Parts: sequence; C-alpha cells; structure tokens
Amino acid sequence: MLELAILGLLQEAPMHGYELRKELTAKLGAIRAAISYGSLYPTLRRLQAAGWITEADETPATAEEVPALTSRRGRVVYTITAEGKERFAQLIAQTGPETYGDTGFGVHFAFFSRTDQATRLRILEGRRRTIEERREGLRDMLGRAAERLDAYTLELQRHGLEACEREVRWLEELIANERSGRAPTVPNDGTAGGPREDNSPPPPGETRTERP
Amino acid sequence: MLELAILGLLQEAPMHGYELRKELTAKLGAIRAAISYGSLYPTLRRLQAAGWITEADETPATAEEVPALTSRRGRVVYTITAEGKERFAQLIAQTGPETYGDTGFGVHFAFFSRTDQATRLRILEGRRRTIEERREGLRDMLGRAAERLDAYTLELQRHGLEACEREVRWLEELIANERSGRAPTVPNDGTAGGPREDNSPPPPGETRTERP
DNA sequence: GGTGCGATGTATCGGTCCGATACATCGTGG
DNA sequence: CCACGATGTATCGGACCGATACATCGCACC
Repeated sequence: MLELAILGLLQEAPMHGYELRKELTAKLGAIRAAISYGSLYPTLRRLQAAGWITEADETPATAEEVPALTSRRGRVVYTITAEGKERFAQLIAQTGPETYGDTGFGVHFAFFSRTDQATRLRILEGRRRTIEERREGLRDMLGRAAERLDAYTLELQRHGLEACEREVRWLEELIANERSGRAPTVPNDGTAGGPREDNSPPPPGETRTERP
Repeated sequence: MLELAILGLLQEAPMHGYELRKELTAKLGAIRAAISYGSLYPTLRRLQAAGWITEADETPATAEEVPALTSRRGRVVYTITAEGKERFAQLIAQTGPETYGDTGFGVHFAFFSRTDQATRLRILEGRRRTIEERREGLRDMLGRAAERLDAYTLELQRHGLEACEREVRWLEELIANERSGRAPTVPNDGTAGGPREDNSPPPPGETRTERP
C-alpha cells in the first residue's frame, strides 16, 4: 500500500523523505494518522532496489567552490523512473480483496483521478460488498447474540453498524455518479463544514493528469 | 492490544484458539475485520511464557482406555491465571496515546464494563481530543489546501471529516451519560437500526433503511 | 552575542500484526 | 464412499509502527 502511495506521489513531483511524508499524510489524512519513518525509509530503499525510483543527493551542483569541509548532509531526493511509472499503472489497475479493506480502499480512492472508470467502478462495488458483509455481521450480532454482550460492547457495535450504513450510502452515491459519468462530488448532506465549492471538476473523461 | 483482548475474554471463560478467535471477532467486529491466526497463536505463546495464561491439552481424562494409537490431537484450552487477571487489571486501567487510536480505543471500549468510571471518562475524553485534532487537520486541508488536491481526494477528506464529526458527537453523548452516572445507551439518532438496549426479543429484520 | 527551541531532515531497531499456507479431523449429504 | 465445509492448530515472510538517535537551520528572546 505504501508502495502505491509513494509511487503515486512521486509521479507528481520528485521529493525527499520528509516532504513525502507530509504529502502522504495530507493525501491519506482521512484514512490513517501519519506514516511512520520506520515504514517510509525501508520502503524507499525497497523501491530503489527494484529500480522504480532513483535516489539523488541534493548537492547545489552549480556551486562547488567549497568542496566538502562541513560535508553538508544533503537532502535525498527521490525521483520515479519509467519502470516505476509502469509499476504504478499496474498497481493502480489491479483489484482484489486487499483493495477493499479500509487502508487499501483509501489509498486506491485517493488516486482515483489517475484510475480508469471501469476500475473505479469495480473498486467501489467491491468495497460496497465488503462493507455490506461487515454490516450484516454486525446486524446479526445485534439481533441474535445481543443478550450475550454487555451494554458497552453493544453500543460499540451499534456505532459501527451506523458507520457501515453511512459508508454504503456514500458508496451508492459515488457509484451512481460514476455510472452517469459525472464528477465525484456527492450532493453533501450538510453535516460536514467544508467550503464545498465545486472546483471545476474533471469532465466525464478518465485519467486526468493534473500537476503541471 | 491483542494481549488485552485475549486476557479479557479468557477472564470470562477458558477457551481454545479457534473459539477465542470467533469471540474476538464478535466482540471487536465493529473495529477490525478478523484476528489472524498469525497474530493469535504467537500472542498466546507469549502470554503463556509470561505466566498469564496456562495451556492445557483437552484430554477426556476420564477415558484413558485407548492410550495413544490415533494420537488424537486434542484442542488446546487456555485458562487465565491469577497473574493474568492482575495483568488485565493493569492494562485496562492505564491510559495513554495508544489508548486513543482507532484500534486501542475500540478494544478498551469493548471492555468498559470492567473498567472503573474515572478511567472510562479519561479514555472517552482522550479519544475525543484525538478525533478533534484529526478533524481540525481535515478541515484545514479542505479549507486552505483544497485547490492542490483533486476532486476524489477532496471527496475522501470530506467523508473522513464527516465521520470525525459524527464520532465526536457520539463521544459527547457517551461522556455526558458517563458523567450523569447512567447506562452507556445513547439516545439513538434514528439512522442506524439498532435495537433499543437489551430487551429480550431480538427483532430480526427490524433494522429498516434501504436494501429492498 | 549567545542560547534554547521547534521545524526540518535522515535513519535504524525491535516488536506487533497480517496474509498465505499447510495439515489433520469431523459431520453431513449426494 | 467420498467430497466438502466447518473445526482446529500452527508457521513464515513481510508490512508497518513507535521509540529513538542524531544533525542542521532559523528565529525569538534575553
């Protein structure tokens, strides 16, 4: 998952680790808290070993007058390679059980603007299926096994069930939108306090390439 | 986290691994999908090594007439020890950053009926704090950095923000209930089809909402 | 002039947990 | 009679996290 996210971000622009982490946290803020360096750096190492990114020490290059007295520890800038772009395209297009889990779905969704519509639809429907199953499990629990559980556990299940129902509704709307070939924007039920203006959304056509 | 959950469940009754997993999945169904055996068994090993649980091969004991021809691989039943109960009490009472994360909070909450009220309050408030911060981060993102993000990422953030707002409201109610010294049951805002508390009859399809 | 402090920046280590896999037994129904 | 799904125990490699260490930079404050 990290692999996909890193490749996706580096496709927009070369970055060094710290910056990458910030961008990652911004893009996936709704999914997970923050990416740990303990995951980030080893993954970068792995991606480099696979030839999907290249690592370049950021030396001024234009100014070599003071060679190496203080030996400035330069920032390490990572750049995606052609193979890396290929790998990203492959990862973003493939669907499967891991695509429907909380984290996997979130990461894929965050890169939907670079995913073709058929894949988007497949992912949204797979996710819906997954959440519906989770929902059914909770419903059963609250129905049949209710007396075996204490009040707090019950309340937790109830809250989880509600979250499932909300997400299914959300997915329904996204799927409907997707089918009608329109923008991802959902009608908005008014609870969230966002600015919410429709910022010239990408047209029905797929695979936008923003980022000049 | 698994450690706490296992100790908590074994305090209710001795169990073997498979059963433990099912109970775990039932109790934490709202939090995580299912506990992997790849986590469960090593953890059981660890707990046993620490002396918090004991492992007993389930042999009929009354019938030793056929000693070991087929060498029936008995189920391994785990029982909590006195030290284990002590450990559980210690784990359930302590609060900290890891208590406020998604998984940590869920596990602690699931055992709230065995947690004293002061600790419950501390956990609920810490969780609220955590979610409020996440919410503020998302709000900032949707406000200031909105133009840097594509429509799908924006939609993801919006959905995440809404979830945060809902959870904060939920926590507010729980905290208010807690302070007034009443039961955990929340008034229920009508969206989820939850059974109103633990009245004996489990109405099967009472949940309504969509899905014809 | 110094000094402390928070943001920037790279990196490792131990540990938790997951997903895939393997294998054996049991009851049920075709 | 045997296939199949549920029950049941177990391991292995890998992904990811939290804590930790360390070094530089700019700026506010004294």
